[in-house]
Amino acid sequence: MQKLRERGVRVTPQRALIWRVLVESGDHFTAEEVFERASGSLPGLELSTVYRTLEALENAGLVADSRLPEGPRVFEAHPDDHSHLVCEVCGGISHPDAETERALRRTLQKGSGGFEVRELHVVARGRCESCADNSGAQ
Amino acid sequence: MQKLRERGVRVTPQRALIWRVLVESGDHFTAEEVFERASGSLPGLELSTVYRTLEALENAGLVADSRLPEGPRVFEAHPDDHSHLVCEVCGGISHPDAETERALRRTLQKGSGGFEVRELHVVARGRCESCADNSGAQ
DNA sequence: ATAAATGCAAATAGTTTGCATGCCC
DNA sequence: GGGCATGCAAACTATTTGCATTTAT
Repeated sequence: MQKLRERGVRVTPQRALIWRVLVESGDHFTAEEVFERASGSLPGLELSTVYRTLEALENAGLVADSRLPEGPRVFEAHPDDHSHLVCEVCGGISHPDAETERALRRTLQKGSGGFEVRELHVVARGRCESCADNSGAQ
Repeated sequence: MQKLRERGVRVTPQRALIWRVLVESGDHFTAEEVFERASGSLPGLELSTVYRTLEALENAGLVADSRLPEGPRVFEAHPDDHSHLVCEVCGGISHPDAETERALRRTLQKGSGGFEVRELHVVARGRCESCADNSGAQ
């Protein structure tokens, strides 16, 4: 929680809770999902507060969001890895390893003429290992 | 226009026009932008028709859409290159060269464990060459 | 004390859908 | 002729905003 204060984010019960939901799960959630999970422990919480909090945390560099090929934006607590592997069978989201992340960035930067890459968002749709196995070669 | 028929897309004046708008510009447009450009030559055209047509063209593999970090979806006529370099200064969108596209895919596929990449969407935010030059090192 | 965050309600943006009519194959 | 496509209107989803009140620093 200190982390929020350090980054200049004013700490309220709502913000602390939302932050905990994201950190403890380590997962990707839509604003609605964050809201559902959080409002259990803090009834009266509003969805608009969730959105405003997520924005504040993003501005502080503590949270990142992605727009997947479908559905609402998803938010997560680790702003560094921006690549997402979305399984079109089970809907699960995973990440490539860190070295691959770096390689992607390097490759893109090198092949993009004079463009200066600042933020990189990679989203792959496909099949995760277990879903690919289950459904055979297909 | 034959191209549409070949792919099993029923051709109507609306569809032919929307397809031409995308192909002739070679650019990225939101549904709204397509609508504006098209309804000039075909008054009475409806935005919902634009959406339905874009969906039909996507299903036929003739059009692809991307969700950029901000703003509505953009559609383009070339379903193969899926990487976008979005300039945060001028808003312009460009693509890395084809070899880079392939390299990105290879890199990701290799570094993603058992995940089987089917569709790859890459979006970089940053500065295009001329905007980077204009604003100095910054 | 003051500036910023919250709750509540309403507005907005983007997109989708239902249905009657018209048009393509 | 039969089935999809269109226009029109309305619904819907995701997100943002205005304002009075409360709260953190």
